[in-house]
Amino acid sequence: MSTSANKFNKILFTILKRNGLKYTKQREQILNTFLSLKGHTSVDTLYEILRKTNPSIGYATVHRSLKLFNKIGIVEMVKVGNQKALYEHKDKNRHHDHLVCVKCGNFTEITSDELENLQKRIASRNNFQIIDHKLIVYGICRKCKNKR
Amino acid sequence: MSTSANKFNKILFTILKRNGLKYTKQREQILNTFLSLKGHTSVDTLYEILRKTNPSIGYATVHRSLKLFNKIGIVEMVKVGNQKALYEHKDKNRHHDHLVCVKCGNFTEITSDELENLQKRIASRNNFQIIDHKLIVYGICRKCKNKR
DNA sequence: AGTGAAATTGATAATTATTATCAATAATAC
DNA sequence: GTATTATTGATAATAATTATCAATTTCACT
Ligand SMILES: [Mn+2]
Ligand SMILES: [Mn+2]
Ligand SMILES: [Zn+2]
Ligand SMILES: [Zn+2]
Repeated sequence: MSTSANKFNKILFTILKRNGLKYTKQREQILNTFLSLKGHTSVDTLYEILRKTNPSIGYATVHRSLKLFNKIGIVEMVKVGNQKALYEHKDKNRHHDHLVCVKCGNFTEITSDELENLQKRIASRNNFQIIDHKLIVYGICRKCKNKR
Repeated sequence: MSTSANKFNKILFTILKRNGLKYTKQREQILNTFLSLKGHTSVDTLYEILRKTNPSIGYATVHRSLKLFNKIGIVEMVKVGNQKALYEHKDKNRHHDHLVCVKCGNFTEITSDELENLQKRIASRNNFQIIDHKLIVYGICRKCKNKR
């Protein structure tokens, strides 16, 4: 097991304990495998990958765990319309949002301090205590624009 | 039938025709009843209201029509997580976004030219042609903050 | 290390929102 | 008015997510 995996496992252990949850080998596996991937991963995809090394893992467990990881703040979730949830790594200290192409479904990631600050201003103006936000910009990506 | 309803009906007729769609009395009823309401309306709510005056109207028709109205650009749709879609009036020339309270579910509407412009800049920087966008800020509203 | 309370797992059923099907009906172009 | 084509309403199907529950595992405490 790699050093970085060990690091993540310790973090996982700590956060689970803090939330009164148990550290299980499934949760460890799910998180480590998830973190070994990049981009936007669905439960199905992760499940298929996991069962190669652990054929007895349950779909529900993968689903529950990703949802849980999101809830306790260690992974990010993005949902577009009624499509199935996608999970992605949580970038420490830099939130990102998405440009989603309605033609090809591609995600472009964007970060903007201006956007973050603007939201803070709008929220405080409304006496609203921000927990999180999700911005999705729908449109046509560079590639698809050039395809005509 | 009121003058304003007649006006909307003409607009509806024009837009439907432009899209090669038919003007039906169900669509007329659904749009007019929808427009008589304010706030964020679910299919279920609208359906229950509609069947009081037209007991034979179908749920699927209401669902399809709202979806269609959104598609052809005459009503707005907002979806929070896996909850059922909510529909709302389309404010002419001013898009709005939402602050959603995670405690009480309340929606606060926000408009911001700054936000609109910022998105345009981000999009053009990425060579992305914006069609639409949805921003949802999750947090705790004024009311719920004071409740403790 | 052993014990017991409590949480988790895996298989699967249930739920929920949404979409598809299709025969009957209605709208529109001619 | 007729033919063509879209829409409707009832209902089935789909798809994503969540609930159920007996068996298993974790973990705090000896
Ligand atoms: Mn992303
Ligand atoms: Mn609104
Ligand atoms: Zn594209
Ligand atoms: Zn609230």
